[in-house]
Amino acid sequence: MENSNGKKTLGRRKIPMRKIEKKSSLQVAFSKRRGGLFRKAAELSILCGAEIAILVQSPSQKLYAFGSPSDVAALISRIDPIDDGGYEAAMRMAEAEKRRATEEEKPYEGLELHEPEGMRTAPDDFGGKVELEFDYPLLQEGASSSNQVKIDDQIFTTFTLDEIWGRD
Amino acid sequence: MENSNGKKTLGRRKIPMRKIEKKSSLQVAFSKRRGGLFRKAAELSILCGAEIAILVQSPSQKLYAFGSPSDVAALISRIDPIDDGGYEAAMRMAEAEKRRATEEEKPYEGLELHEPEGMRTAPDDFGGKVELEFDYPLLQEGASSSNQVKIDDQIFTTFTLDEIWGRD
DNA sequence: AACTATTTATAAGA
DNA sequence: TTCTTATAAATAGTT
Repeated sequence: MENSNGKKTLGRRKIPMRKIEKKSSLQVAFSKRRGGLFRKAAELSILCGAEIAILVQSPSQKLYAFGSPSDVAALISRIDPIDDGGYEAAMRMAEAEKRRATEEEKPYEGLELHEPEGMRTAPDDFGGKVELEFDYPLLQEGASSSNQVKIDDQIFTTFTLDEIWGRD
Repeated sequence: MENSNGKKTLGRRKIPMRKIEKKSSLQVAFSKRRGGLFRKAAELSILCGAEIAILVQSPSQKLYAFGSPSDVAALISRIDPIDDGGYEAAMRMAEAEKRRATEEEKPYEGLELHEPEGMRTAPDDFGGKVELEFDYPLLQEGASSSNQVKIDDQIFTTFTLDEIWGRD
């Protein structure tokens, strides 16, 4: 049970600030650090009365959202470099959703993403147009803690304060 | 230079998880923790290859944004409870901007927020419609570090990785 | 804005 | 995946 130092573990160790190579380590680091990030956001919101919205896309294309207070809804992130007016990005995300095998619990179905006419822009225009229309906030008042929302076929796993701490 | 313990300071102390009362403490805590949150987000993005967008509104109505990689653009957060189709919230944010006295450096002016026709919804509909159209990403490739973007008269202070660390 | 003692986060390992 | 543990990192109060 002991290593050469007489200690049980080496403890936390400093790691270089570049992409973690080992896949299993990356997965566990992502999970821990996503949780840590959302907890920090919750603390900032509570301690300082700030309003916060966070969107995260994992390397495996899963989407996670956090908002505080609970009535804050963050609605869209453009995930990819947009050089085609956003169309390619939208398609890539739609494709990613198909590849994914996530169990889907009571999606709200209340959010709709529209691509407006004239969405495509000139090729050298580093930008694009995306139009988002929604009928419900991302996190509904009194919604159950861990949740999933579907926005234009993309599933966002959302977190509330109750999910991050307890309702006490 | 020493207190009764022979130590220079009491060091960090645990604080209860509720809104900080003392205004000066709140301000400094907000600033430190916002920086900490963005740093954590940058680490998560780099270490795990995740894509992240964060929007924060301070209690004094200032807006801050972070995105990583730099081509990620998060575009809108609904800050208030929406029970009037979002109109009131949009107005409040516009008002807040007027109250603010922020020096404005090269705003992009490339983002436009539109309220679509039929934006108002039934009074008991907990939700609303907001339509957002943008021509440029929030954070442009190669944009200078600390930056300000104007979105429909709201100034977002944005941060890039370069702002949070050095360029290498 | 800098300091420092302490609290908090987390990398490995089990 | 969940728990442990030693260490790294964040930060509350002070200067």
